[in-house]
Amino acid sequence: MDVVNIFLTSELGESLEDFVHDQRRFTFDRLGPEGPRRLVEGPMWAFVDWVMPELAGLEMCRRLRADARTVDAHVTMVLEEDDPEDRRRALRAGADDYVIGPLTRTAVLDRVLALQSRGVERQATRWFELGALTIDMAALQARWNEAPIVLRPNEFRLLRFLAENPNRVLTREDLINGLGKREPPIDERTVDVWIGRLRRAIKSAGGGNPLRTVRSLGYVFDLN
Amino acid sequence: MDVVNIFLTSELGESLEDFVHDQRRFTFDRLGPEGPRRLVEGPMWAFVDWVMPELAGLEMCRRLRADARTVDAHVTMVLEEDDPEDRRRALRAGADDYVIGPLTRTAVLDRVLALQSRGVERQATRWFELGALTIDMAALQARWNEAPIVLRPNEFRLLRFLAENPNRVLTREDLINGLGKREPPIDERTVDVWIGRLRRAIKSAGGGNPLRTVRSLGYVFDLN
DNA sequence: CAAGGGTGTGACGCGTTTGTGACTGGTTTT
DNA sequence: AAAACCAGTCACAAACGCGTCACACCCTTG
Repeated sequence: MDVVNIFLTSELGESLEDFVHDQRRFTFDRLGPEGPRRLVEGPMWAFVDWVMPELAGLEMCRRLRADARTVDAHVTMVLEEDDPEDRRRALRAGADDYVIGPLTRTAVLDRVLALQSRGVERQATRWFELGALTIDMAALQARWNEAPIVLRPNEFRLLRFLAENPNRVLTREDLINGLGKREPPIDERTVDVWIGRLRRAIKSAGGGNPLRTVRSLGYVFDLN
Repeated sequence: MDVVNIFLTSELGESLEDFVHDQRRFTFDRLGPEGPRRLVEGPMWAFVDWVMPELAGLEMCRRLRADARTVDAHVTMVLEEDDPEDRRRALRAGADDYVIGPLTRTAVLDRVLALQSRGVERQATRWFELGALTIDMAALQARWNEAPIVLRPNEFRLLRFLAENPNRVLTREDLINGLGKREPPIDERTVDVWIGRLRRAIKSAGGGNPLRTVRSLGYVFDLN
């Protein structure tokens, strides 16, 4: 039997116990800032409340995208009202689509069933863009104005981490930790080489240099 | 165990005793116009109400930013309703972000946990302004009325220290210590050169001269 | 096992930053 | 008025930090 896992960032008005419907087993669970409380198998849907404009909801979106456990989840943003600007921002933050709230049990199921039967749920867009740069989490590919940037795995991780913290000086230590490097301990100077390789890759895709060196401190991804 | 200190300018509807959650110890305390009532170790979060008795929330924000004890705090502004203009003013006054009230226990914790688990939160966008001068601690950049001031590392440290102690004469010794210069001992006259270079940098960004010399004593950052 | 791409590291060279001494011009003191 | 004091500025050498390269060591593929 197919399993469909649905995660929500907030309680709904209606009770949402797990149940079976139409040959599928549906499970519901809360989704907190730390991510899902349990590991699941099978497709995963996340409904994220807009709750605090520009902040919590969008941030949650980005984190779901960055988290390896949930990178494959289908993320639906729950908007309170139909604001075009908000829709755009939701998609930019990595949401696959959106619904206009309030969220009800039938709204959730309709959404999931519709997408499942159409088979759309796999090629949903997972990307966000900063200026001319586009980062596609699903394809693990980056683009500069449509021109693909050829990146090695480590360079992609580096670019993603820098882009997730724009306009903010990241020390070499931050970057090493941000890429999850622990064993063996990495020499900080190695980061310089990473940056150099990343810059070269962006350049050879015709891009500019969004990576600014802050002498004696670290590096910044410059937005604007 | 990690400690997270949360300060609020007003009572909440719910009780907020100190407690332990998820390997972290949370402490709550009131935040008055004089600032925090106790010194704390570890990261500090401040939730400032838009309206508070005797003192506007914005003014409170500025004070937190100007006070050396709390300059590292993460300040969240609590708005009553979602007014874009108010949001802008909150951020300009030095708030790191904002939420739309009313504030509840879960709202506070979600916010703190979300930022904490983001990895680099140590310096969540943190900046403050004094007159025409803006100092961005996260991007390590200073501006004079939106015009960026090109500063070398030492000059930025100097400006930051001066701006953190406005309207107060700092001796050359204070400045040397404030910049953490120990080895080798620095000649006091060197400070003159620092000041000269900093003034020139501000000037070439179209700025005025907020640095006043106090003969035979030291220098002051003049704030009106 | 061989080949090849990805990655970490030491070393080299260059540009920038920075502390200092010296000189100058202004102000206070005697 | 002379002397003493003080701050602004310049030029310079030493130290520092960063970009880059070549190389060695993976780890994967055929």
